Amino acid sequence: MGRHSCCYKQKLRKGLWSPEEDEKLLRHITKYGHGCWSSVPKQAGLQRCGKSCRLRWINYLRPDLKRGTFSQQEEDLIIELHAVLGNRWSQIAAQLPGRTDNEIKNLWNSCIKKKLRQRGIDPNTHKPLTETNEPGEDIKAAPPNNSDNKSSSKQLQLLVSTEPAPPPPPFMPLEDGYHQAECSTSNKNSITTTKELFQLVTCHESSSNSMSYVPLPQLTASNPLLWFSQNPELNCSNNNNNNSTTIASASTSSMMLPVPTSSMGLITPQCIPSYWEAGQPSSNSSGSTLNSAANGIELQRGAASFFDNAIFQWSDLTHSSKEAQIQQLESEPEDLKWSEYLQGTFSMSAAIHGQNQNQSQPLYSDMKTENQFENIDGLNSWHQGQHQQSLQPPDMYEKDFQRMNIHSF
DNA sequence: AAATGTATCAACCGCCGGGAA
DNA sequence: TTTCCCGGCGGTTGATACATT
Repeated sequence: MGRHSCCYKQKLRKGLWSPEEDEKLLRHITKYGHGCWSSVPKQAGLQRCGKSCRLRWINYLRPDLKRGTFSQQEEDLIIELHAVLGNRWSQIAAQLPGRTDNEIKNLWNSCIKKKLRQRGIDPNTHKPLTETNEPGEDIKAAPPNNSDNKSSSKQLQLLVSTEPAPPPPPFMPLEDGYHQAECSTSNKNSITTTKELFQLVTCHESSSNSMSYVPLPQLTASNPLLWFSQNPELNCSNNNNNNSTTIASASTSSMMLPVPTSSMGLITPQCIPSYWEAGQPSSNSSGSTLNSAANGIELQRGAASFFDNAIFQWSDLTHSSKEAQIQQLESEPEDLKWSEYLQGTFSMSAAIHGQNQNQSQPLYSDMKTENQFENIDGLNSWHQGQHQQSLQPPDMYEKDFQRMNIHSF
């Protein structure tokens, strides 16, 4: 055991990541997937260890990160989860799509702990503070015994059951993030979210390389957004050809058709290692050729699920059966049922759904400039704006949050 | 305006477990 | 079985921004 071998290597950079490094890593992963992390730095031309690259991707560059301030609902959920799970940050983070364990850990240590103590609650035991455990006294937080925790809800008991966690809400993380990206861009010449950086890189790639550097199926697995941008039939709007709008439309379209994953059964936890995971190009490009919007939706969900679970798979549904299911789902009010299942996520998505079905207009096209993502030069300003992200107005975030109901998984 | 204290957060450290050789 | 590699996790640190005096 001991330190990771890469840590012994000299001449490896440490500390904060530069915009150039971010660009290299993002470009590499969006193009090839990460594969073996230890080989990523070399392949991406980075003087970093694989662990550092992995951490940077997971905590910062991943396109499905939500960022922004935590809502009260999120804080409450974290507290509830911590009462059950203890300092198992990764498990807590798994219940908060778009949030990283690091982010939650930081929030806990810097903010929530203090709040709980102010309320007279021991943040470690979640019980009233006693004289034997004065405020400020820090004991190692162990997962509380569930049997002792009478206040644990059924919901939380479900969360800590041995069953694999159900898939995340099918249209929350990625779309939410993109919505945030679109809406939070007050300065059209700067990049303020990871999503924008991701868009910027993928759009840049797709435009500069004439969409030909990698076969389609690989794109679907490793870079669904780029794949969307290259499949105009998926777009809700064909009025605007600029790439950023295309992506917004694609992600919007996935929001328009809330289809129960249980019905479609396309994204499952049992995962066939994809191109992304394997880091190797796939030679089979015929079987998974996708040309329906709903397939694209599943891809998008696959991306969202994938980003949480690192891997995803396609079911072995035939193309025709998929289409039949899609037609059925589009003709039935299944989306309403699904929304009801999501306990309140309906209002927002349904409103958008109706609007978009009738109008086929890109939701965010009016928020973009023609040349927003024309080149990669925005990375520097994006970096400069990173710290400001945490200062984004909470109303924007909470608006997004209304579309998710984390209590519903 | 400067000094000091506090909060926040990105990143590193070190350990662990799984899997391959 | 042992050793090594790797990914993942939780704890901690250090830099920076912000607030207060």
